[in-house]
Amino acid sequence: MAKTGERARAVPGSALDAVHFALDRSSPVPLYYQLAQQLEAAIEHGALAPGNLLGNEIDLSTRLGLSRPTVRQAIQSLVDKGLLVRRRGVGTQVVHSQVKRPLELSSLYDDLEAAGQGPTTDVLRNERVPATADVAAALGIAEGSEVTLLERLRATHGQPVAFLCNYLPPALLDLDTDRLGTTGLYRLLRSAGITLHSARQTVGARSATAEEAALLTEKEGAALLTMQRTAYDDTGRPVEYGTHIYRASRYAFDFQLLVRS
Amino acid sequence: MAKTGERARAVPGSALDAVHFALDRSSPVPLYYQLAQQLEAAIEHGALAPGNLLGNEIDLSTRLGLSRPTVRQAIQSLVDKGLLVRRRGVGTQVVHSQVKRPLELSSLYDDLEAAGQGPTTDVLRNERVPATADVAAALGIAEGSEVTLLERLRATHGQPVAFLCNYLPPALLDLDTDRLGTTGLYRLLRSAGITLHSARQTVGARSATAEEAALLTEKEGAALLTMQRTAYDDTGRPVEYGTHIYRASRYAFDFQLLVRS
DNA sequence: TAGTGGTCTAGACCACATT
DNA sequence: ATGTGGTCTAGACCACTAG
Repeated sequence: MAKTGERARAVPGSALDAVHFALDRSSPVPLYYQLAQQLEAAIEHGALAPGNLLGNEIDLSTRLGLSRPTVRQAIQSLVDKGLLVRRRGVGTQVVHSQVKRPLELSSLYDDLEAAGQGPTTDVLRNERVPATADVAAALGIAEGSEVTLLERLRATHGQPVAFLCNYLPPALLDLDTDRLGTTGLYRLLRSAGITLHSARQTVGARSATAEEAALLTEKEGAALLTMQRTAYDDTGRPVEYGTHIYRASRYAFDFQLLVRS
Repeated sequence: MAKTGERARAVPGSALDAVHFALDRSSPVPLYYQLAQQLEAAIEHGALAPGNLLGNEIDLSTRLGLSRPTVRQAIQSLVDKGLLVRRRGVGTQVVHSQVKRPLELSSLYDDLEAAGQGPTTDVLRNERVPATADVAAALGIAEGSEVTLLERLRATHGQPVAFLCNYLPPALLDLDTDRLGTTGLYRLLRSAGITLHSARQTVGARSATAEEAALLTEKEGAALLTMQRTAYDDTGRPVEYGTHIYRASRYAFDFQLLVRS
C-alpha cells in the first residue's frame, strides 16, 4: 500500500538511531531507569537536540527489546523532569530550552559550596530548650516539650551571609556541634537516614534590627531576606522548623519551578 | 489452609472498605484519574486518616473491577502529589501531615484573590519596546527586537502591594489593557491557550529607592522583596520575563516544595 | 513464610493530530 | 487514512518487610 513501493521508508531517523543504548538485564537497576538515564545523558551531551523527535514508542521498544510500558515508564520519568514533551498524534520531543536544574529543597550550605564559596559555619547554640508555641505548632508537638535549638552563623570568605535558627523534634538525633561546623544540617540529617520529602516555606523581607545588623555586619535598617521553613520526611512528619535571615546584599534564592498539570 | 478456617478473615478493614467508589467506564475521564480523584477526596474529607493503610493493590483492583496497573497508576499520582507513601512489604498509607497545597507557579493576583483581598490592578504601561540585553537574553531573542512591555501596580484595599514589570516575546499575544485591569497575566495567558510549564525564579531583597518608595507609599530605604522570573511553556520556549518588587510589609511568598527522589 | 509493592511483558482499543 | 501517544488488561516474577 505504501506509495513508495518497496523503497525503504525515508523516515527522519529520529536522531535516536545513532544513539546506542546498553541495557543490562542482570543489573539490579530497573530497565526503565537504565533507559531513562541513558536518554537523559543523550540529551545532556547533545546527541538529542531540542526539538528532536524521539521516534514512536512501539519501534523504540522493539528496537530495545523492551515492552512498550517499560519504554513509556522511562519516557514518562523524563517528561516529569521537564526534559521531554509528549504530543498525541505527533510524537515525543526534547524541550526547546536548556532547563536543567530541578527544583530542590535549597540547602544554603550546598548552594554556597556549589558556587565555590567555601562556606564556614559557627555554631552559636546547640542545646535542648522547651518548645515555644510557634515551634510546637510547626513541629506538631506539645508546647513546652523539649526540642533541639540550633543557632548558626554562616559565612563565606570571612563575611557573614546568614543567621540560621533551627528547631528539631525531641530525640530525633544528636547533633554533633563539630560536624555541624563542617557540613550542612540537611546533609547531616540525610546521613542519619532521614530523607526529606517536602517543605513549606515562607520567604519575605524586612529591615535589620540593631542586633541582627551587628551579627551580620550590616547597618541597622539594611534589607534582609527572611525565610521560615518546616520540612517533612516521607511519612509527612515534621522533621525541622527553621527561621533564617540572609544578608540581601550577599544572597538570593534561585530556583526552578515545575508547574503541576 | 487458613488457620481461621472458614471464618471471614479479620483483616483490619483497611479503612477503605467503607468508602464507596463510583467508576464510570463510559466517561471520557480515565479510570485511573477517577479513582485518584475519589481517593484524594476521601483523604481530604477524612474518610482516610493519616497513617491509614490503603489495603493491597491486588484486592483493591479486584474489588473495583480494575486491573492492577490501573490502580497503581491512580495511587502513583497521589504518591507524586505527596498524599500517599508506599512501603514495600508494608503497604500504602496516607501521609501523617496535612500537607495540602502543591507547589504552584505563584500568581500574585490569584494569591490575593484566594486570600479575599480583592486585588486591583493599574496598568501603567502596555506597549512595544525594543528588547534590552537582559530581556533579550531571558527570552532567547535578539537584542533590539520588539517585545511587549507591561508595567502594573497591584493593590488591595487601596493600598499598593507590588509593582510588576513584565516582558513578553513579540507576537505572542495582544494584551488587552482593560482585561489586565481585572485579572492576572497568567490567567490571560492561559485563556489564550498558552500553558505554563516551568519557571526560573530569583527571590531577593533590597532597600527601596526614592521612586520605588513613592510608587508603593513606603519610606525610602524600606525593605522590599524582589523577584525575577522567566516562565516557559510546555515546549521549553520562554513565554514571559518579569521583574517584580513587593512591599515586604504587606506580602511574602508562601509555597510548598516537594523533594525530587 | 506470607504478604506487600516493584518491575516487566504482550498484547488491545481509543482519541487525537496530521496528511 | 495513518500514525501517534493515552489508556487498559491479565497475567508474571522478584525484592523487601514482617511475624
